[in-house]
Amino acid sequence: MDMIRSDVGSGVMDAVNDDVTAVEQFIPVRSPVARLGSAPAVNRWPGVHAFQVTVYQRLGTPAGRQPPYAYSRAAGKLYTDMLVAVPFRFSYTAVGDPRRLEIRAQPVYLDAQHVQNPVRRCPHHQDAALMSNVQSQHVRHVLQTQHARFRYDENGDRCSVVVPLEPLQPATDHYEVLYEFTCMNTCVGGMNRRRILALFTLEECETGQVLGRQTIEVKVCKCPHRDLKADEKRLGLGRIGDKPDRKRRLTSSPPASCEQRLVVEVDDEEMFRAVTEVRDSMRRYRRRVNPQHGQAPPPGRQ
Amino acid sequence: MDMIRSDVGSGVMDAVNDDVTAVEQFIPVRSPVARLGSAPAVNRWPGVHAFQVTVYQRLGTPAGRQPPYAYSRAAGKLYTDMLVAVPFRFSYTAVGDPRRLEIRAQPVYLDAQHVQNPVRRCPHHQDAALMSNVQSQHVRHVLQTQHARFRYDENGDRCSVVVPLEPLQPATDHYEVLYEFTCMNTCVGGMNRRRILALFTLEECETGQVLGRQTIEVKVCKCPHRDLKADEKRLGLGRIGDKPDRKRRLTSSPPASCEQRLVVEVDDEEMFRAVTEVRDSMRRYRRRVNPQHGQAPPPGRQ
DNA sequence: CAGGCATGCCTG
DNA sequence: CAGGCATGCCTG
Ligand SMILES: [Zn+2]
Ligand SMILES: [Zn+2]
Repeated sequence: MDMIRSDVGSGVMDAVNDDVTAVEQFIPVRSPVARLGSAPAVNRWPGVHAFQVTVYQRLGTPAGRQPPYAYSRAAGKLYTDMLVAVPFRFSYTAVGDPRRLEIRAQPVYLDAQHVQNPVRRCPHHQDAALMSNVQSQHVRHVLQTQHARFRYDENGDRCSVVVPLEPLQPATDHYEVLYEFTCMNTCVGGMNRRRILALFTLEECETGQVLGRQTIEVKVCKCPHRDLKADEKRLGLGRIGDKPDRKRRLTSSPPASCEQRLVVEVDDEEMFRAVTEVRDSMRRYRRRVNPQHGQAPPPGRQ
Repeated sequence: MDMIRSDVGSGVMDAVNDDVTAVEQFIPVRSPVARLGSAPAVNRWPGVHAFQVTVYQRLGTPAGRQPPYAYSRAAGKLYTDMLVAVPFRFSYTAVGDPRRLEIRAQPVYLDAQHVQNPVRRCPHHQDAALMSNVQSQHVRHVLQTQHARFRYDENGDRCSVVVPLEPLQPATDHYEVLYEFTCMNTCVGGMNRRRILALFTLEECETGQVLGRQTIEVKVCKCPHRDLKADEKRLGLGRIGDKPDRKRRLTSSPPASCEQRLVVEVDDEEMFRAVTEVRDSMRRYRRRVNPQHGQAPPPGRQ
C-alpha cells in the first residue's frame, strides 16, 4: 500500500470566503494587483455631446411572449437573462465625424466595497465557453456585444468592450448596440450576488479621453419580469429619493408615487428622457454615496 | 481603431446546457472518455466479512450546539455542510490480518442517467482550493478524508480515496474514518443538484478484489438539519429505507415498473450504459432545441 | 408563462 | 440557531 502519512489532515485545506471570487480572495488589500483594479469613475455625465443611454423595450414579440429582459426606466435598471441580446440605444449630439469616437462598455460593481474589484466571469461559465469550441477571445468577458464591429479590451482584469460610433441611420436619433451578459449576478466565484452597473463611456479614439459617461444597473437573472415586479413592489409607493425599505437587503431605485410630488414639466419625449435620466442618475448617486440611502456593503440580496 | 468585423455576432457563442458539467457537456456520446466513465456497481453487499458502514452521530457538542451534519438512519442518508469532518464507522468480521484490506470511498451519482458520469468537483471550488496554497493533490476530489493514512486515486476522472484497514482498537467493534465533502450538491458546473451516494468498497490490497460494498446517500448542503427534517416531513412517516418522494423532481430512475412503457431490451451492463447514454443525449438535445420538452431526466431537486 | 419549491444565505 | 427571503429552476 502506498499511503501517505499525515498528522494534519486536510481540514483547513480550503476554507474559503465565499463572498468573493477565488481570485479576489487572495489579493492582498494593497497589492499592485489591487491597485490595478482601481475603481473607474461611474458618475453619470452627459458631457458636451449630451451622451445618453437607455434600453429599448421591444413591444410584444411575434408570439406575444415577453422578451427575455425587462427595463425599469424609473429605476434605470435592466433585468435580463444571460446570453440575451439586449438593445441599448445611445444618443449624442454634435459629434462631427462620429468615427473619431467610440463607446466603451464595462461591468462595474455597484457597491462601494466591491467597486474596485473587476467584474470577472465565473469559472463555470468560463469553462463552458472554452469547451464550446468558440473563439476564446471573449471568454473572460461578462459584458459582450453582438455588434458588427467591436474590440475587446482586458486592462488587467478589468474587461471592457468597445464599439465605434457610426453616423446615425437616416431619420433616427439613436445608435443601437446589442449587448449581452454571460454570467448571472448570482454566479458563484464570479459576481456572486453582487450588484453591477453597466458603465458606458464615450471616448475619443485617438486619445482615449472620456467625453461622456452613463450607467445602467443590470441584474442578470432567470426571471427578469418577476424580479422587476418584485423590486417595484418592495419599493412600494416610495417617495422620491427615499430609501428603499427592504427588511433584508437590496437596493433599487424607488419609483415615484403620484401624490404630493414635486414634478418637472417637460415638453416632449426626448426631454422627458433627458430629465428622467438626470434624475435617476442623481438618485443612484445618492444611494451610492449615502449608506443611509440604501444598501449595506457586501453581497446580499438584490 | 482596431475593430474586428463580424457578421455573426457572438450570440451562439456559449449556449450551454446547464444541466451538466461543462466537461460532460462536450463529451461525444461514444467517445473514449465517455467509456472511461462507466458506472461502478453500487449494490449493497456485506460479503463474507459482513462489511457495514454507518455515520456516527455525535451527541450534543460541548456548547450544546448541533453538529454541522445530520444522519437519517432510516433513509440511510447523510446531510452535511461541506468541509465538515464526518465520522463514518465501518464494521467487519473475520478479516484476519486487517492490513491486507483497505476501504475505498468514492462519490457516485445516484440517478441512473448520471451514474456513468464521474462526480467532479466544481470549477469554483477547484479554483478556490488551488489558490489557497494547499497541496493541489486532492483538488479534484469531492470526497476527501482526514484519516491519518490515505491514498488518493484518480482513475480517469473517477476520483476515490483509499484508507487501509487497521486492527480495531481494543474494546471497539468499529473502525472510524473521517470523511469530508468539498463541494455542495448544488455546485454549478459540478454536482449541479444531482443526488449522490458515498460508495464504500472493502478491497483486497494486492488484488483489488472487492469483498464488500456499502453506500450511504449524501446531501451536502448548508442546512443539514433543516433539510433532514424537510425530507422526513415529505416522507410522512416514511418507511425504512425509503427515499424522499418528492412531488417535484428528484430521483427519476423509474423503477422497473414495466407496465405500459416502451422498453428497449438490452443484454448486459455495458449495453445498458450505451443505450441510456444515447437516450439521455437525445433527451438533452430535444430540450435544447425544443423548449417544450421541459421534462426529461437531468438535475432536479433533492 | 405563472405558480411554487428548494436551498444558499442574510437577519435577528 | 431559527426564521425567512431571494432566486434558479421544476411543474402545470
Ligand atoms: Zn457565470
Ligand atoms: Zn463546488
